[in-house]
Amino acid sequence: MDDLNHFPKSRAGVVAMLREFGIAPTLQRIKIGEVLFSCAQHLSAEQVLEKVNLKDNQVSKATVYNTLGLFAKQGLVREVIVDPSKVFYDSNLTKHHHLYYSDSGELEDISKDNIEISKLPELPSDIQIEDVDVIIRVHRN
Amino acid sequence: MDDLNHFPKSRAGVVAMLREFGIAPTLQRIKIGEVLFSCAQHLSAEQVLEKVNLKDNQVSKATVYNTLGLFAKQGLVREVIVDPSKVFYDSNLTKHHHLYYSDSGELEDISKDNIEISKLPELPSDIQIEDVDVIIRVHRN
DNA sequence: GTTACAAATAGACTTTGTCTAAATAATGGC
DNA sequence: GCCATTATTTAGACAAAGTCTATTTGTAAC
Repeated sequence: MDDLNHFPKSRAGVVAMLREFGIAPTLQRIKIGEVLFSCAQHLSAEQVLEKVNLKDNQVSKATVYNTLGLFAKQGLVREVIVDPSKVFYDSNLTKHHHLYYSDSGELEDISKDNIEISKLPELPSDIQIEDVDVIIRVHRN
Repeated sequence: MDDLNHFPKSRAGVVAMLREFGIAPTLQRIKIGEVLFSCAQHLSAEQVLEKVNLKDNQVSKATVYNTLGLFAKQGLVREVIVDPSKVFYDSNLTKHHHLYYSDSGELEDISKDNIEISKLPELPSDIQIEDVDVIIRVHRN
């Protein structure tokens, strides 16, 4: 597997990535992928929709929502839920956590090396952990 | 300060708690407080609205939203954001984290003793930490 | 009681996201 | 290629969560 966190990703790179994650590369999905993987960032569905349709309306709202959901399910992006009113899609695929500025709504990545969880509860064997999210909520003075 | 996590709370207990947190105890706020503090639980605004108006419509939607926001701001309840489509209000005031079943939408408390964060990033001095949320997302097999 | 302010209200409104039914690709078999 | 089948996209209606506004009601001080 090549470096998944190399930004920006070329069109060919996006196509390869979709294939790698078992997603048929349609025109719309490639376009959305190009927006998401132009750099490491957090975008809301609304922002993706806007960016994808900058020139002319090429991708519908339903497709953007469906595609983001599909990408998240297949592991190409990560859903980050910090703001009650909006889901963010994080194109940074390395394990990491988040710093959320509750005053401005900004969201920053924190490398996993900067946070250490030394103890997790024991869970029943029929339960599988998908993800452990750490969100540090901060505000400026 | 008396035990804040004694459930259920009597009407008088709710009133005392509101005063303790600097909130004028009006009829509506007391009613909402009684719902929230009947036991340790996670309720959405919608659920609070429903429970408060079981008998007759006594409290309006706007008041429920305003009051929950006020309670959260003053620290009587904690907003937990796990589901993109809903904010939960947690009446458990002790520090703790959350276990979220992504398949069923259930939310469980994890006592803070069961999770240990041994390392946090250094932050600029003008930044204040409000809260560190750990959410373990799980699903059943 | 009057004045001044805080709180509550109904209901319209906004925003985010979902659903549906129809149209348009894409794919595989022959 | 041509047909049948399936996957994907689409517009626009719809739903749900939450906010806003203008008005009314309650409360406190004097």
